[in-house]
Amino acid sequence: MLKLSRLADYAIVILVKLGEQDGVVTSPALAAITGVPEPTVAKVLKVLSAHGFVLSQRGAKGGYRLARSLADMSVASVIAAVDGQIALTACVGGRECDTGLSCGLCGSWDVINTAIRSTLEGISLESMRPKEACSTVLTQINKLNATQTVREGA
Amino acid sequence: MLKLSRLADYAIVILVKLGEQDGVVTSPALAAITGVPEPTVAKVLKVLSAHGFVLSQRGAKGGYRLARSLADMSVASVIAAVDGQIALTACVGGRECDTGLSCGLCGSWDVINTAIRSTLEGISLESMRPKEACSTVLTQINKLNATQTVREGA
DNA sequence: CGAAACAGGACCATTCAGGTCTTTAATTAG
DNA sequence: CTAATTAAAGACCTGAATGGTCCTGTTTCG
Repeated sequence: MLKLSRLADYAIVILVKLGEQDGVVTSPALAAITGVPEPTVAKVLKVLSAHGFVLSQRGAKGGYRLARSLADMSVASVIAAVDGQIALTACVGGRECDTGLSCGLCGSWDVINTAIRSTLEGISLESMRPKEACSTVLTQINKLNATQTVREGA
Repeated sequence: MLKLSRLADYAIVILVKLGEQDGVVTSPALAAITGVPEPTVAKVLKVLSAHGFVLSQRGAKGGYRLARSLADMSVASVIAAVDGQIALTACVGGRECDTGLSCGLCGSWDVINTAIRSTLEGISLESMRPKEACSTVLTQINKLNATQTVREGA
């Protein structure tokens, strides 16, 4: 479904939340703030730390803090860090597809990949912050939940 | 990795290849042309038929042909047909995220989803065709890479 | 009537993402 | 110096879903 991995989703949320805190924050604290299970938060933070998005401080009184401003982090870079390079298909950058094969679509896929990538690069984490629009959205949500039957599924 | 499902990939290739043939083409024939295993080709074609991308003719001498021009099919529509609506995250269109939860990013994701979607809607299957289009495409890529400011980050 | 080919499922299997746990190392507090 | 706290690193399990196969109709042509 061309969907984002949940880890990447978490990473964005965690970074944004982390940016709203003062000083260093422990992963249990972030877990509490975000609602994401603690071990998972820790895992994501380790990846983010390895890629230079956050700075870590070990030991007692340790924790994490942003390595730079949210405005300087693009959605694309976070996704790339967590999930690997954004590549819709196998045959990217002249690399041949899985099998033989006769797809012959050349670099056509590259156009798509580039387009998606630049789209996501143009969106900073700063622009993902809630803002005042939130209230409006929450109202909509409540309205939706009230009116429509939740076709949950399972 | 924000990757396209293989079925959607196949669908695009199949449609493009089908557009290059004359008359109706059987699924075994398309399998031979594309290199994709026949049962899978058949499955994809059934989905495409159900969504009106191809017209089918049953019985002996039957087969498939395009329902309309490749120029009238967007990459987005094909992906949506095969994989379902394009939605990077769970919380889209006011629907709340998985758990509780305090992500609070509200409709921020909608911006991204819309951006991706419109990007893919702007690319027709016609522009995915190989040949002379290839050079043009490469030019586009270079232009994109040159013009846009890469606020990479990592 | 029989062969060819689509229609529409059911169904299995493999992959991999998501998540948990354990151990180790670093840092600070007492 | 010792103990407590917390990140680092990685092994490992599980479950969902994608990818792929197959089977049983149904239609159409020869």
